[in-house]
Amino acid sequence: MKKTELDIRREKMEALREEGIEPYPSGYVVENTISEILALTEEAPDSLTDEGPVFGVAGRLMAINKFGKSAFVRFKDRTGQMQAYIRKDQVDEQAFKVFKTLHVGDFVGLKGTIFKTKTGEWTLAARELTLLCKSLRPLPEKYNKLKDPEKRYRQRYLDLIMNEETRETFIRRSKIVRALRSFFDQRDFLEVETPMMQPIPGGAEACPFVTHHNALDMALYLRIAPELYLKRLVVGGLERVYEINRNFRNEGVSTRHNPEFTMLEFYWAYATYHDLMDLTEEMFQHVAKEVLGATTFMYQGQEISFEGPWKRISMFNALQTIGGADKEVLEDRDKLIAFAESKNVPIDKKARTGKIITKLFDALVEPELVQPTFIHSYPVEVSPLSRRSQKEPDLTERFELFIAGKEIANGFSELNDPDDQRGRFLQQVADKEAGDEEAHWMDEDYVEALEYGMPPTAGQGVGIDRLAMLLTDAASIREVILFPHMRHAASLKTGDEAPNKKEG
RNA sequence: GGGCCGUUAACUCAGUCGGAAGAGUAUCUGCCUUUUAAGCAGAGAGUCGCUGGUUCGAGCCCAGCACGGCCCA
Repeated sequence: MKKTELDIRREKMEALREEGIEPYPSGYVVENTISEILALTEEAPDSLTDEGPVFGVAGRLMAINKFGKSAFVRFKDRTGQMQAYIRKDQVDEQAFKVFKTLHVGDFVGLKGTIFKTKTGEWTLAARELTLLCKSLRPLPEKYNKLKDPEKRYRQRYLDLIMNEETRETFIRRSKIVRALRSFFDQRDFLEVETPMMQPIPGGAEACPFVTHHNALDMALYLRIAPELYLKRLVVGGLERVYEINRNFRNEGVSTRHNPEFTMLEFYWAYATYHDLMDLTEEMFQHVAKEVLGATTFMYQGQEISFEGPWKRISMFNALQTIGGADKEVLEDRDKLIAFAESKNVPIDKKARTGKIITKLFDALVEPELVQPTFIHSYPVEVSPLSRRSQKEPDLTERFELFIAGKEIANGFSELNDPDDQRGRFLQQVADKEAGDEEAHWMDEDYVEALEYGMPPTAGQGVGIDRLAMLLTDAASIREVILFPHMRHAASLKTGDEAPNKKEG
């Protein structure tokens, strides 16, 4: 049998155990963080002497320069990275046994004073060295790091260990969510949690995942949106609510889509979609300031500014000024279809006019919207939950927000007329029967809630992954999701059928 | 779903015209008590993604499949 690196390290680990050194001890009292010590070297270097003070830190070894009876090791904790110097005549016999078997990747506890090396680096002079966890597998190479995207996503822990940018991305994502919570908390919104498993999936046009409840013997759907439940809460008198949580949509994966993704949705009684647009500008500026310390930043080589006021254009207007469609084209269905064909925009000729207009918008206008832009007044056919415009009943009091060519948010004055809502659902059911798999289901229970009365309300959804992409300059959604969805690893498939695999 | 590209040692990558599988890092052995991708001497390490085909001979050419990346739908 050939010895792998795993075998060799395991042997060394077992040899330590025979020497009475536990390679996987329980706990460790960590007295200091690396950033704390490095801050002291900046602020009070004169206080650091060979006599003291003594610091105690713990971390993972990232590099070892060994000289036989001494070594420089680089190690890191959650706060940073620093160097330690270990020499035989400064530590006890047990520690020297550990020292001789150290590998990059091991966790150690170190106690000692701080000194400056000949080359000027502040370094911990170890008086105690404790093995805290033996690493059996080699880490990726120190200079080239881990690059293979597949490995980075499947084994995100390696990516986090090796690539500081990855770590920073996810720390920043966490700050974004925290900033959003503080924004809504400050405005007296209540954070709530609504069902992720729903008997009728609603609130968006999307194909759901299905599952089955055994004890109740009923189908349940992973939610595609929390919308209809949040509005029931507004009916219930919770006038300002928000939820930040996962939605699930059974569609393809791409650099912009993951089957599960995070949405912020909030509902605000007595407000309109105009209020939402104002609030959204404030919200995004607040988040950018909290997270980046600025409202202007670079995204994929383009400068994006959150400074207001943002452009607000109606969809029809945008199609004319940006999409290059004449007014008469938008008013005549046949001309519209001809226009779509002339622009090579694939459309379903049987679809209702509002759907075709939206397709044209997606293809011709959306990619052009780099700076934050609200597009408002969506056709009623594609907005089954939005209030109708009083002036033009074929349009709705709805907008979407686009930044860097991506849809980031979707908001509207909510439809609270129960009879209109029932009619819209019936139209959706007809669309579904006509083959539109993403059309809404009838939700009588929701209509009943509206019959009790929902105050005039405005509500909005914000794609948190896409916002995180913007603020971390990520080109792919996989860079801002810790464990993005992947197919079965090729190695897992051989000789082992997936449980629900379709016969092909 | 379609197009293009990729898959070679633990990691990052070479591999020419089809003719004996390579480098650096990591690992192992020896030396080495202030290094900065430490150094010196030596060693081990491969299902070249998988299956089949063409060929005297395939990492390389062809086909199918798997996984991944980018673009399009």
